[in-house]
Amino acid sequence: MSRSNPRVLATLERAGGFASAQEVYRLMQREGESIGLTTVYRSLQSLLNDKIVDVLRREDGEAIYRLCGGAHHHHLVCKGCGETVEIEGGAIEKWAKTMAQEFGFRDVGHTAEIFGLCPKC
Amino acid sequence: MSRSNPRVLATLERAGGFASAQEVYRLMQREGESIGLTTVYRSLQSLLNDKIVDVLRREDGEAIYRLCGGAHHHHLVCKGCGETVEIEGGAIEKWAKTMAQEFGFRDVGHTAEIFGLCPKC
DNA sequence: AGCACAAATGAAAATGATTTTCATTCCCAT
DNA sequence: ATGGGAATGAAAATCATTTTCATTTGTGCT
Ligand SMILES: [Zn+2]
Ligand SMILES: [Zn+2]
Ligand SMILES: [Zn+2]
Ligand SMILES: [Zn+2]
Repeated sequence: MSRSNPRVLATLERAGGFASAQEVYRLMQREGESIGLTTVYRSLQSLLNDKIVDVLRREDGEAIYRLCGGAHHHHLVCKGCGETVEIEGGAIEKWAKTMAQEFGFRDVGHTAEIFGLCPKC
Repeated sequence: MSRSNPRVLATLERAGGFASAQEVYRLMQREGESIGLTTVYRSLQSLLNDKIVDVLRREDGEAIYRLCGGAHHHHLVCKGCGETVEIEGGAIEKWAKTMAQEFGFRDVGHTAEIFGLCPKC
């Protein structure tokens, strides 16, 4: 595997910590940085490995990467401007554990995201 | 828009109520049913419109369609065999509402899924 | 400086899901 | 039967992502 190109991370930050590989690439192009699309993909993959970013999917299936604290957490995302708040999910953790137990599931993980419009939008 | 081809829904049922468009297509082929891939996509899209199926994404981004009751609910999915249980999410509903309120978000929706290994796997 | 070798880069091709186009086939009401 | 709209599907187009592979870059060593 390869190490992440630092300019990719910098660009993701500049983008508001929330963008797809294609978007990061286009943003870098627009700002005159010379980089290949392949490198952007590789860098994001590497950041993902190192748990420096999080990935989730747009409705159309495109992967979006997001700067993220390492610990387990959930998100509140604005559908309008993309602003993201990391939130604590104690209730979810308990719910997931309870449900898994009830149906005899082992080795469980979960996803939970909230979407809406932020105060500004 | 077009109406769903009933054989597509029948096949999705036969597949355990859980499959991607490509999988439904391949399954129908294997069983000697004559149908075009385009029709499979269109039918699933239509079933989705009518809220007869649910869609979510595999890790690689492929859309999987699932027979689903119409009311709002969540899922417990087996990573091994794909078996899915519809579960009630009262705790989630409350959590989402609380969090949205706390950060002033309006017009909120949410997703929540639990993944694990079922007793048989 | 000059060399060797590994890691990083990126252009181009390959892949794979999904959508679009468009000509043909079906089906139904007149 | 017939005219027109709906349904169908083959083939092409799109689009994100991955793979290939040749080139460039960086680093340590002499
Ligand atoms: Zn907003
Ligand atoms: Zn959690
Ligand atoms: Zn199972
Ligand atoms: Zn819910």
